[in-house]
Amino acid sequence: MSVTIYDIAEQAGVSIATVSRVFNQHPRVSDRTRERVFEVAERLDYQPHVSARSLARQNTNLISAVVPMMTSYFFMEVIRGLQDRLDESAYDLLVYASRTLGKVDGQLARAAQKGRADGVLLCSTPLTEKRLDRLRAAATPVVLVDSFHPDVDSVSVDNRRGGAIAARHLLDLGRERIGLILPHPDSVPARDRRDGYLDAFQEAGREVDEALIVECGEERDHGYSREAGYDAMRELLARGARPDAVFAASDVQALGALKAIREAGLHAPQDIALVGFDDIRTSAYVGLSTLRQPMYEMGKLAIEKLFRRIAEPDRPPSHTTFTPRLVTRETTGAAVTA
Amino acid sequence: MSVTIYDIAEQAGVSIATVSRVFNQHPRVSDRTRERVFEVAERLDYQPHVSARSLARQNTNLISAVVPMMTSYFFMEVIRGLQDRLDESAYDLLVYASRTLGKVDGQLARAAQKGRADGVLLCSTPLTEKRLDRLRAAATPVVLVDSFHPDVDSVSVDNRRGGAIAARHLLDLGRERIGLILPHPDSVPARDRRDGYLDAFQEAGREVDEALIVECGEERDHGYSREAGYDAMRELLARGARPDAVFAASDVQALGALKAIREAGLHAPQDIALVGFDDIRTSAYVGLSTLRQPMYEMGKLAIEKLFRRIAEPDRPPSHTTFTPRLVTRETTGAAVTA
DNA sequence: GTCGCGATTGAAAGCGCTTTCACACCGCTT
DNA sequence: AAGCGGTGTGAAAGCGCTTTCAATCGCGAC
Repeated sequence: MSVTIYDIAEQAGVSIATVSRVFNQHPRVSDRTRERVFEVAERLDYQPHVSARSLARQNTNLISAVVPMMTSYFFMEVIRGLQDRLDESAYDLLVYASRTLGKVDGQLARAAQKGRADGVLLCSTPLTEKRLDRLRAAATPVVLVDSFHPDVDSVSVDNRRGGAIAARHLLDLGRERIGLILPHPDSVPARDRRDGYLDAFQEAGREVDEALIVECGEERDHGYSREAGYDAMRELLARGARPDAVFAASDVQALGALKAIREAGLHAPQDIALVGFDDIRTSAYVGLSTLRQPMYEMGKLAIEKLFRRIAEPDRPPSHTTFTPRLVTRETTGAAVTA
Repeated sequence: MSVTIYDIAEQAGVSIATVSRVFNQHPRVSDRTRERVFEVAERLDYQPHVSARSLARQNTNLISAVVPMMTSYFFMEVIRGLQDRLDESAYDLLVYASRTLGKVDGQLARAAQKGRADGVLLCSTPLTEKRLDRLRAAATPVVLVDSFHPDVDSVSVDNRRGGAIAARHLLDLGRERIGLILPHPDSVPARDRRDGYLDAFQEAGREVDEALIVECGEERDHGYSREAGYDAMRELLARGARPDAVFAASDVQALGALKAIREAGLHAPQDIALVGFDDIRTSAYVGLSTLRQPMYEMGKLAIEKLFRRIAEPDRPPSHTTFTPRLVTRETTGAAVTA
């Protein structure tokens, strides 16, 4: 088999306890023995066995992240944030990326299984009571990303506020008929964005025209797709009274919508002003106005909170809400930006 | 503490060995005891402890993937492939995503540490002898994705061939001055694509004009970025004799180049035909001709090979090479596609 | 009535590491 | 000379599970 502390102990003429102490930086080891142990370990190319250590220490140095891959860019950025923060620590990252919401519970169960990880990050997934029970039973620290529950640490974005800002922006432009393109109605962030849209109308003392709201029934990717946006826009255009502005609840959908607009021989700010949500990479490229979510920062902060919770399991829950920032580009008439 | 097999054994009136057998589907357990054990386990909400099991079984049911995040879309798609295949198995995925190549060795060491994972996937990273030694010492099965070594299983793309196809396409279009935009010269796939470009010229009996080749010195993301492509294109345009076609060794760079072209008041197929490499999502959207790599399939296949290798450690190495497929779109004059 | 055999089970020895407890030893103080 | 606190170390008991080995039991075969 491979080399264990027993081999080192033998060759260094000490007990395994001492070897273990050396590797755990225990202060009560004489310099001489420490050196001897290190020398032997080096020579034998010793590597501690991860599982054995985890079992004895009752911790794993692993964090699991449960991330529905619905919108890939969001996912990417969050992972980048996690990874960058994790790089500075001794923790490794377990990724449970599901493509359908149906799989989330299964993945969550695996992610939180006893002895699997020291903490769980749950992204963009509503925390039902059932899930919370499960997590509590597993006694695993959790942090919610892009979702909220009063009893659990969370990092999220004020989607409702964002939706309001988007609609408000279009209203400020003087647009009269402002459409709304939504993904699958099960998506919680999307519902919040819609509510924000409604808020803005109410605040402005304007009536909402239900005929200008299109929802996407698509299950796959929860309707967060270019195709869904494209179809929704076409539907909107076909419905008679054409909108002169559209708020798409996600950038991917907005891109699809933009394509549909162009194909209809229309132009982006002139005929129909368009705002998305997310600020994915391509948005800057094509000049799509949108609401920027600090996904990378959210990922970083989520890990930070998780570490804090692991260190102090009994601290009161902490919630951070970012307000999305409006980024105006060509599709709402801003000057061309790089 | 939490509930263990001892608790179950006690309550079910059997030994822990029997409990273990029940959970491992050992055939020699009477139906009566099996039911009893299950009943108690259910009642106590028992979950096996992952580390303990790993230690005893000497395997982890974990796969680690070391993925440089240079080109995010590539990364995403590969992960999707891995995940989809893994979903059908009992394995979980450990992700080591580094943003600089400098970190790869550290991550590889962690990914392959003893008892960490049952197999390692190394993506887009040349397998040096030193790395190979390390992996051999750890006795961990490895599969290379987007890279090659004769002794190790691999799934890759024929980048050289792809480069040749790209250049050939531009030559077939009758272009005379065909530029080449490269990322950081350390990138192995990029070197291969360049060699392919040279091959195509040789085959066509044409001279290569060194003045039309631009390399990117950028360390970050290895030069796989929009900015790098943008700068490179500007450099190319500034160098006097303007190219009438450009092959960019990656789509992200091609997008940056496209921006530079437009800003110079030029048009994509007419003045300068443009071909990228990768077929990222945005490429379809903006009509960029490119070479498509089956990243998702590569991810899936890589896991497949890894499983095979874990099952039969001594089988001869197996290599699969995909040939990238030319996708012609507007930037090389094809009709507009969806 | 005994023997042999398969089915079922338990005792116990790991897997490789951490950690508690106790002990030996040292140089000092009273 | 006895007592003391501090230091360095080893023995051994886990951590929660798997697996080997041996024992027991019933049952049909002889």
